Amino acid sequence: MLLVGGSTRHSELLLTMEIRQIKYFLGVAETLNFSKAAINLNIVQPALSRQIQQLEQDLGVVLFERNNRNVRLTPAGAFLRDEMIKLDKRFKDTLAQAISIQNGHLGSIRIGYPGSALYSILPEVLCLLQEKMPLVEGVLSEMAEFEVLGALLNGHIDVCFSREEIYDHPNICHQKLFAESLALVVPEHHPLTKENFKSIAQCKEEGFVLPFFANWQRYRQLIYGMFSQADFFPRIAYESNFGGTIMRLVEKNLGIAILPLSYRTGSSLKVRFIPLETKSTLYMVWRTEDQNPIVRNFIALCDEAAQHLDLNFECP
Amino acid sequence: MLLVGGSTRHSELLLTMEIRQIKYFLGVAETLNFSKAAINLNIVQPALSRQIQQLEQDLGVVLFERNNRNVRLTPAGAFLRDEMIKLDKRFKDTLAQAISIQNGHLGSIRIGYPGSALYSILPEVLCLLQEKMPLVEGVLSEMAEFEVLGALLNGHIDVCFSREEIYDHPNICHQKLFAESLALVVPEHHPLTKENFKSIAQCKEEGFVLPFFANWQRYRQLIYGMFSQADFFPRIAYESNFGGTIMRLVEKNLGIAILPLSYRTGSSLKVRFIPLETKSTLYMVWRTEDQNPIVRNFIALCDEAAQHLDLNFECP
DNA sequence: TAGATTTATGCCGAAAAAGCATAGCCGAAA
DNA sequence: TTTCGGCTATGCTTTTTCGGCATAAATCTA
Repeated sequence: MLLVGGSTRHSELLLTMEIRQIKYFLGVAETLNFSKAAINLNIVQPALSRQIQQLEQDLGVVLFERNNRNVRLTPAGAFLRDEMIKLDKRFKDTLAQAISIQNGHLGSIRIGYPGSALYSILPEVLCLLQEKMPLVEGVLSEMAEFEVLGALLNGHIDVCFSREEIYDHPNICHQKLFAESLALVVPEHHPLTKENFKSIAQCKEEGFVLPFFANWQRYRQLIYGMFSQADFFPRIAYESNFGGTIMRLVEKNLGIAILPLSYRTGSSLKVRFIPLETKSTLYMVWRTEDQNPIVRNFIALCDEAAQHLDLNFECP
Repeated sequence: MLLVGGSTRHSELLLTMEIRQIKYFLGVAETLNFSKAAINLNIVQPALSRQIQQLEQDLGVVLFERNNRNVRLTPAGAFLRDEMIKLDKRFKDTLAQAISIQNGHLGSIRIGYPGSALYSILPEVLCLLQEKMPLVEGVLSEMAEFEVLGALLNGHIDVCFSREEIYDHPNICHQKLFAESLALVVPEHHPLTKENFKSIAQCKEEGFVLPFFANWQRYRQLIYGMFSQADFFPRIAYESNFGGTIMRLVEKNLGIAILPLSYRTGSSLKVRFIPLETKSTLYMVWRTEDQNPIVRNFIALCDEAAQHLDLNFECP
């Protein structure tokens, strides 16, 4: 093969040989008879003879010892036959995998999520993923809300659960999954109960353990909106961006908190959840231009999981 | 692809795709620019566009996301690119191996030999083989003379050292390697010595430990010819087809023997070798029609080894 | 020795690939 | 906003090559 220019890229080294010729070669190797092989291959014998000659010349390997009567494989020919059969099989497997990838049934998806999703939709959707697309690997990254946008844009994750609509960026899409009640989280022996609770105003005097709201516009508005409706500004005892921390502080009488109700599922701490009217929405966000079929499939799966979600989040 | 007839042979499943198209695919995958890739591939851009379209259709996989401005690999396309590069490399390695096989520098050769060769030419030629064709594996089979022909004809071995010319079979070739002296083998304290030995007739009264001559025409004639020249017929004490056995019996005063002188090299027994005038020729035999280049190379190597062989076979 | 079988070669028509011209689209720069 | 430049796609023509047919050459069989 004539190389043109000084380039050394691998593709230029690919042989001029054609797969059709390999097919013919295997056909002849099987019968060791050009005439019969030609019939099997649905071509005439002279065409087959010439294609084999061409192949031998291209490869620089004599494949058959043949006189006008008998045909036998050379040792190199026998070796190539075995290897070509293996390569053919591998090629077919590769193609099948590529089609699976195209269908979004093979590959991996990197999923970002806030800690709260761990107790609501995340396990549900992972079960669905396992069930419907068992060859898709989910790579999980718990992350703070303020990291989400960057992680999506620089490609560290493909999709993310979020309590923030990200509507001001042209390359990011979002879609509502479900809304769940917020809940007041109080220590086990706190006087407030589901029965005597009427309004958040009853907590005017309490210290609050609140999330760390950096870059968390919508959720902050949601929480503080409740306080302004009740016409007071909470005293902040502690801030933490980790729900488990918040609940532990509540258990230890260091304040009360407001968390999505779903946290109740994952907690064995001595705290009580008192559901509020206000609801927090969980969104799915992803890159608008992302054509990855797994992402599309995954979003559909999230929708499905959200619809079947039990929003009462009772602990067992 | 349309399958014709009821045949299910693998070759019919091979794809219609062509390697040229894969080459083009890798070219585009490298630059992600059809125009530039076309220049690298020495074709015009429209031809390249159409070949990629054709490939995508044949494979059933969309390889690139492209609008009129930008080209990107799909996940399936990226996967196929990686796999095709690996397949290409493996294919090239395979081809290189096939060429080595064709040159007789890669593969294996099954070598039959009589026990005596173990002390003369066999180790020499194996050293040469290791030195000059390190990728050729020698598979060794010690065998009795009467097994040689069958083993060659049914393909259990490719070549054999032999003390018999096999000249009466159309499919078997032979070639002389070297002639070595026979020797009288006597116990350590036997009265005969190199100095006082004149003729085999001096052994008229001895019992002999002789080889088992089944199917061993020429060698038998050689040995018995010596006896008839000395005008006596030996008393046969034992027969054995294993030289080591024969020497051990001699050591234990159970008879004297005639063996090729080369056995002296391998023996630490208390026996003495008294060289005779008569020589035994070692031949190389192989299948006439065997085109295996390794066999050809190996025969040449045996010639070379035979020429450099020290025919005195002194023990160290 | 004649016939049957098998591979190789010369020639021709059909199919496919490459080349050429150009349309159509998008983004960048004026 | 408009124009220009760069990119891919498409229609058409030319060139290459592949397959088919006829047949030669060789070898085995009857």
